[in-house]
Amino acid sequence: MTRALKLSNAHQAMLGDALIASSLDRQERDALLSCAVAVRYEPQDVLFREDGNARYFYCVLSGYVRLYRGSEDREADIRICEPGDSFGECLVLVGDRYNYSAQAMEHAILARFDLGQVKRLLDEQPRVGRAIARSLSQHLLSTMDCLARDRMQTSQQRVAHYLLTHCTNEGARASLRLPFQKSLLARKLGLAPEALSRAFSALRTSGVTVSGRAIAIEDVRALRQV
Amino acid sequence: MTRALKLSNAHQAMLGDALIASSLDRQERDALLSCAVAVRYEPQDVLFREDGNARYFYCVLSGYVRLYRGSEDREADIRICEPGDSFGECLVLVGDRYNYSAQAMEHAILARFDLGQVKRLLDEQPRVGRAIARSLSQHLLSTMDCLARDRMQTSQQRVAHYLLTHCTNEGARASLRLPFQKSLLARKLGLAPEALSRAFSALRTSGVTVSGRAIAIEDVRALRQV
DNA sequence: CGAAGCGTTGAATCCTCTCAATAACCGTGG
DNA sequence: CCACGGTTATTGAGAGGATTCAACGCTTCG
Repeated sequence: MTRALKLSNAHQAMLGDALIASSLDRQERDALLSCAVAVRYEPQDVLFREDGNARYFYCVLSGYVRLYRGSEDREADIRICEPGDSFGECLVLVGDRYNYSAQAMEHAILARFDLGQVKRLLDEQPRVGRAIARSLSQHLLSTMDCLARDRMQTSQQRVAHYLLTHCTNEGARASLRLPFQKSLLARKLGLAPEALSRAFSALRTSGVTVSGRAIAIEDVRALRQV
Repeated sequence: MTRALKLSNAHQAMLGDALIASSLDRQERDALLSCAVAVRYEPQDVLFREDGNARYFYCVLSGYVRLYRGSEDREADIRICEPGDSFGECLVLVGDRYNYSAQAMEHAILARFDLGQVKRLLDEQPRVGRAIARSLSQHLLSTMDCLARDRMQTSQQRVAHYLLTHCTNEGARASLRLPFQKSLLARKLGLAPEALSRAFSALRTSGVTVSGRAIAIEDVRALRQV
């Protein structure tokens, strides 16, 4: 059982920067945050299951959460949520059951919003609805992007794209540090862990060096044309 | 060049039932529809291109529209829009360029909504924003569903699922008539046309008979456990 | 009747998954 | 500090699924 705590000041500040609240003014933000409490999960904890009764939606404060579908033997990840990401907002508008399961990776602290309270809030604070719609739009776009990539690109290309969009550029060179385990990155990209490994070693040809979570890119231009 | 026409009464009625307007009352609906005109496209016409400047979003009145990404040699379809489906609404809230290309399949008549007008409408009619959010939620859910299926199921299973969700049931038997070309169904399911063909012939074993666009299912239960 | 477009079928190739074995890494406790 | 067990990552081999390319049949339409 997870305990519900009041949001700390640091968490409130963090939520203010999250997409879901970033477009709101002080008063609207407070109204939205008043629907939320902080909850903490251990690694591997399941927050909710596909088809389960929906009472809350969430925003990640720290750690990572994976959204996935399917039963024991066959699972597919839909999204990996990082700090600042929210998930399940669509339930404010549509449906009363979860459409996927959610599991904490590592220790995770989340803001948990009560769906009923937020629904009521929509009438008093129309701009809160707009903020949610903005968040939904963003998710829709990135999910479509993901779908198109899955259908169009090979594992190498997907990995190369991830690196290029997450590295800190330093002239022709660049580098990054993976924020989570490789197995989680594999899931995010829709690959088996082995396939990610192979993609990395194939990318060595294009000047990518991997050691643990640290990754160095020799020539950004070379990597781009993979 | 496509000409803009006033929405006919039939089209207005049709739009009223479409997801994007179905939750609105008379007055709100009229306000929303006042942002729209009817436009007609020939088969293969491109409505807009990825990265193009976004001025409108659309709702399909008749025909089909495919949303896709990628360049000449390598394309991937993201969604096939049928009558009643809207696309591009996310631009009301986020961004100013299209994130994918859109092409009419067959002759298509669409309602074309002016983004600027709808944006202005949001402040006066907060429930219009809510209707758009509902539509976005629905799209997000179905896109995630599609993504999960792509990652989890084989071509046979995807085809079987399509049949089962679109057939009219008659006891153990069932049947349906494809609303469009098989090549378009293939795109929708993320398959090469040949793969769809092969999937159909593999499903003969499970009691699926295909002749032209007419499809008969001998035993729904048998098909379910594919 | 011929041409064009759609759909099917076959063969070859490519990519990814699965399974299994090995190697590297991590936190724990001696 | 090192040894240990457990987890995570890599590598290889094999199989399966889907794509590509090409040829052929079928239908439609001029």
